[in-house]
Amino acid sequence: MDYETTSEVFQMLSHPVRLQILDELRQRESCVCHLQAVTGRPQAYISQQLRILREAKLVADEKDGQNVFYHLRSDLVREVLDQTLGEADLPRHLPDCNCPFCSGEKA
Amino acid sequence: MDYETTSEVFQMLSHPVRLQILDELRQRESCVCHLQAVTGRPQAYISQQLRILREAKLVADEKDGQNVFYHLRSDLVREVLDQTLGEADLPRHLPDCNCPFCSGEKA
DNA sequence: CTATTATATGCAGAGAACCATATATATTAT
DNA sequence: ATAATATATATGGTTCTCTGCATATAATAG
Repeated sequence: MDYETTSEVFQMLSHPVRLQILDELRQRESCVCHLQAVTGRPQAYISQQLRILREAKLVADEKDGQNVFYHLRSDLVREVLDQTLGEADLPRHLPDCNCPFCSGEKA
Repeated sequence: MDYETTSEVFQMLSHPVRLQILDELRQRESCVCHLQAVTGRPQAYISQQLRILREAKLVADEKDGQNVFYHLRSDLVREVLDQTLGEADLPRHLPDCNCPFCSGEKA
């Protein structure tokens, strides 16, 4: 990868909320409302950051009923996050989230 | 490292010229004029980017006569660059550079 | 059909980053 | 002392980024 392309990847990582989203997604797929609960940011804000990450092809989305689930799509980003943030060990269920996983509807 | 601090490191890497400078520095220490020759950018521009990297504590400088030599100071950045840019194998001597290394004055 | 819930998009002001140009300082050579 | 070379800083205009707020769409429930 050339410097231009590589710097564009780092650009995506150079933002605390995007970083937190990617940290969550490297551990498991999450819907938007889950990421809202994790970050404590407004829904529109999360959707905007997800769009940026989607357009950079670092994440992909998959619709399931009312929810849209996002997952990490870049092995390089996964490796870089492992190296910089260490092992991911984030809570599975959040009290502030009503998503199918957090409410126990899905495993 | 928290998301805020980590994102600040990535911020430094999210710029093609800074990335090229760090790529050079992970292989060997370089003076400013060498980095000028490597990047093809004006001297003032390089000095500005070096100041940003210096203030972020990713590089350090050492004066030697007329020259100022910079070197990489962060193991984390070195590891991340190894992972993203691969093995560094950049030319030792540049025709456009008059620095002590390039002109053969120093080994 | 209407209301509700989940998600996406559009827009705009504030601030930050980028980069050029001009200038300052420090070292060495003549 | 003067000139040349290497490096640093100051300043400013332009362009991006961030982020809040308003609104749009899509799915499901009643």
